[in-house]
Amino acid sequence: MHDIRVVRDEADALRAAMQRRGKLDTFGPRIDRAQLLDRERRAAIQAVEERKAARNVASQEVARLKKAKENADEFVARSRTLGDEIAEIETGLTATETELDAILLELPNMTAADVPAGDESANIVMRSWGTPRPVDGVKPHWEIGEALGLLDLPRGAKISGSGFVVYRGVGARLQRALMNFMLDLHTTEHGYSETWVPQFVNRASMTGTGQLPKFEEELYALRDDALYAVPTAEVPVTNLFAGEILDADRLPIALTAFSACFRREAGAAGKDTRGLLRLHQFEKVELVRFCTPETAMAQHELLTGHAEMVLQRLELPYRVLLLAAGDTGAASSKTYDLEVFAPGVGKWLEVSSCSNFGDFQARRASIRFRPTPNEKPQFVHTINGSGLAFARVFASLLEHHQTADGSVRVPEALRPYLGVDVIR
RNA sequence: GGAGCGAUGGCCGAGAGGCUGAAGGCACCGGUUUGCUAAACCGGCAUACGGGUUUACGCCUGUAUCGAGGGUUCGAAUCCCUCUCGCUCCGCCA
Repeated sequence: MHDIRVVRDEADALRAAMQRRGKLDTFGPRIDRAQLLDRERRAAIQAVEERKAARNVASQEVARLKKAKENADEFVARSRTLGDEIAEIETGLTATETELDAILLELPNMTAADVPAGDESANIVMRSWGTPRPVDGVKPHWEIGEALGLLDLPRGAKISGSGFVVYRGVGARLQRALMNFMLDLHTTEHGYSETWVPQFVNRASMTGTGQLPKFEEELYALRDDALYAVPTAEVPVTNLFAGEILDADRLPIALTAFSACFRREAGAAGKDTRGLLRLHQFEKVELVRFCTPETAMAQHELLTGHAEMVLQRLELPYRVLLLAAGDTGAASSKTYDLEVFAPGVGKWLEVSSCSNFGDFQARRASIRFRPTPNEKPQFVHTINGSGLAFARVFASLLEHHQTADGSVRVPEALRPYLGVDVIR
């Protein structure tokens, strides 16, 4: 969410930012509308407060006269008239603020200066690691997974529907191994504090991180309780400090959490849906950092590196993309996507999206810090990314480490967790 | 699920229609004193949104905020209703 002052004083910059996202047609008129509403709002506030001040004076007079046992009817009447006027103006004010808030909640963040303008075709490959395996003669992960008894896609579909998978045997254990491997790496080598969070959250939390109001149809909601299944642990973990003022010397705070992630993928039917490529439920380990504005850029790079380390240890070739403005999530100011290569399907798969949100989420969720004991609190900056999402890593592992005899070589780092060197 | 009690500033806690943005304490900040530290003493110390003013740090001013929302009233931290959360007891249960 933007500060209303941005709409008021930096509208040109805001419009330019929407232009870079290719969203000026949508948001340009809303910015204009918000400026009008802001002016209306302030005029109404002045009118209301003028009358409230007068009413307070009249009420004081009533109190004084009553204490002196004198007649106060005149001031009671005046106060009542003012009260009626206040109620009327406030009705309009409420409507104005409701509409203004709705616009502010939907306006995307401004992207950082080094984010290229345009749509995904303008994404930039920043660096790559490892050598993608030739795609000839390699099998897709669903064939390997089925042959080795790791995956049971038909039964996942039977008990829940398409987009839900059942892992079995070593496949199930591989999920557990990925969880423990990633959590251990981030807690012991990267300094993250481990957390275990609820996987259903309320509306306020979803609004705090920016999933709502925009992505209502992407979320699974419960029928009888006002709760949503989390699409990422980013939501519960970031909201951990909602409404709080953190001590500056506690920053940066680095948290990691495992969770299942639930996504309806309402608009994505038929796209990359085979095997483990796009699921309604997948598991991942998430990385979240809270820091001061000055350190945010460096903290973003640091976190991205932590996510990359997972792929390096798993010996999987990947590349890092700087997303163009139009491909950057609405809440983010700058995002790096980590894409792992999956030779069986011949595709680069997104396994992490590392974003710097600036104060966009912190303002929504009211997460602040006090720079020094006597200074005013200011918003922290939030950064997060997957470290990593299991399903696509699982797919890439099977495809990249498959051998000619149909088995799968287990990368060194995973062996202590999986208990075998080769899956056969 | 049922019954009862509760929610006040960064923290603890008083407050029971107007004298309360809110006593007192702790923490914190500035100062005095003091070989150092500590103690003592003096002073300061909420947030948001408006308006005015300033090159600026600010300063002045209005309004609101005592879990959230609504109601009663000229006037609500205080009375009433709804909700949320917490605690205690009962029931149920992995």
